[in-house]
Amino acid sequence: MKNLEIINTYLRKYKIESVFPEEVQHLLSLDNFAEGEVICSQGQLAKNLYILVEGKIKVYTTSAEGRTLILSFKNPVEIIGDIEYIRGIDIINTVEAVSAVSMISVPYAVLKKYAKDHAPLLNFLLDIITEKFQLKNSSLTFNLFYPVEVRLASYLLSVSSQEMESPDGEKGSMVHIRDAANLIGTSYRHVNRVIQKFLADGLIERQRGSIYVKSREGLKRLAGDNIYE
Amino acid sequence: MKNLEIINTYLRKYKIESVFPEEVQHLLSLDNFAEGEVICSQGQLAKNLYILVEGKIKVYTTSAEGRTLILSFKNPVEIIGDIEYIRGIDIINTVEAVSAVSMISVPYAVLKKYAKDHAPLLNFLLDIITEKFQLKNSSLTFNLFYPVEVRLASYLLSVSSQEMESPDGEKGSMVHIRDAANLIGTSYRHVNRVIQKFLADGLIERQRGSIYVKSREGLKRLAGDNIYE
DNA sequence: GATAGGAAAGGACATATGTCCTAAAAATCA
DNA sequence: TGATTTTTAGGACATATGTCCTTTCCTATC
Repeated sequence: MKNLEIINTYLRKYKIESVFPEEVQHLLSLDNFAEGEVICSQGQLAKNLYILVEGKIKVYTTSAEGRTLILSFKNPVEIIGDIEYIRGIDIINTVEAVSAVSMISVPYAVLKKYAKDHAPLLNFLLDIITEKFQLKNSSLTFNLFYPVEVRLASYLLSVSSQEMESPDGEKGSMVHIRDAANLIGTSYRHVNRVIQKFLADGLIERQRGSIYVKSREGLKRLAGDNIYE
Repeated sequence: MKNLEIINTYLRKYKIESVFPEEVQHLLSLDNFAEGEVICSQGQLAKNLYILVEGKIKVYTTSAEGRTLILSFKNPVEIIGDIEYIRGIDIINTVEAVSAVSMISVPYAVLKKYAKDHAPLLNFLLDIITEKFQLKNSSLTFNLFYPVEVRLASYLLSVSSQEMESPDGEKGSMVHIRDAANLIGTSYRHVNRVIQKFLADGLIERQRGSIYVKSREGLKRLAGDNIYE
């Protein structure tokens, strides 16, 4: 199967065939990334708009002091490079493939030439970006209002339910402790402390760097209704 | 001067005459709010898109437990209700007039009918929303990476420089301590502690609930380059 | 001007979180 | 298999921040 066909299959699958005008459709390309590969790096010049159509990615930022903060994990459909396209700025956050990943990409130049005023694209971007905004808004308030214990409970709930949906089988709701710490914005050490508490209460089990959820009910009690998003 | 004329003056002033199509222009109205008045409340049904054209507003959210977090202060031009319009959701945050405020308002119904695919409006919204997103993104990372001392220094820098620009005269760079605490997401008590430190170092002066900046240089040293936005 | 009421500042203590280091466990390699 | 290295878990202590309460200072009022 040719790339163009694959691309069209994805566009149909996610019902975004009409997002790009004719002239642009031919100029879409399909980029594949291996697990662990960096898709784009904070601070670099942004050139392409990407649409995640297959696999899972991780978006994170690194502080001047070298600390890492995971901003989100994303599954299809998701857009990367949208903010940078519109604002004309360098890449804000680093994006890395967590599994094998396929992305449809379009150069900014093409979009600027053929799709600057293409309402379907603009509406699509608005939709995606407002969703991102809302998510970011809730994480901000959530992080400032609640302690790590609540945030971790909430994160475990959100991740474990998502994993359920994907046909991952036994590995099911495994969560890497280091990821959790970086996502919540706290130290590995402190997450470990909280984990001990959860363990003592029989809410989770631990296995070599990973957690899996035993009692969603118990976690819900801790998290209140404050599930991520 | 008729409202319509005033509205047109503002549209010209902020160079957004072409954002709305003809049919919508006639349906714009001008709403005025007194200092302290609530413009829209978290959780309510959203009905209008607002454009802030005069005065200063405060956007904040309240947690289930009743704690308040100030998300931002905004000056013209700013849009309120954009996310809600696009996503079709209830109002996310409460917005309150800090000074006397004028806003141009348009019912969602009008926009949906006449401007759903009006590229200038869509591009305008994209511009505003991506800016908001970026700001929120930086506050999130900033809040998670740095302690209150750094955040307060950074906030004081950002506010005092903005105030300079406005012709406020002597009151210049006065900052309310309670506002600062709520914006930074910490307790009044703790901000007070940090203030004592700043006072001891001669960075600021205090006067009955307000701070004013004495040494931007000193604060900069504390904040690193991490000025808000 | 004296006084009551309310807002602002600060003290004392508890809790949350970070840093640094050590112990335990697993993985790697000879 | 045993030794070495790497990764993970946890201990000890320091710092950051929250809560509650007391004190201090302003301001309005008579």
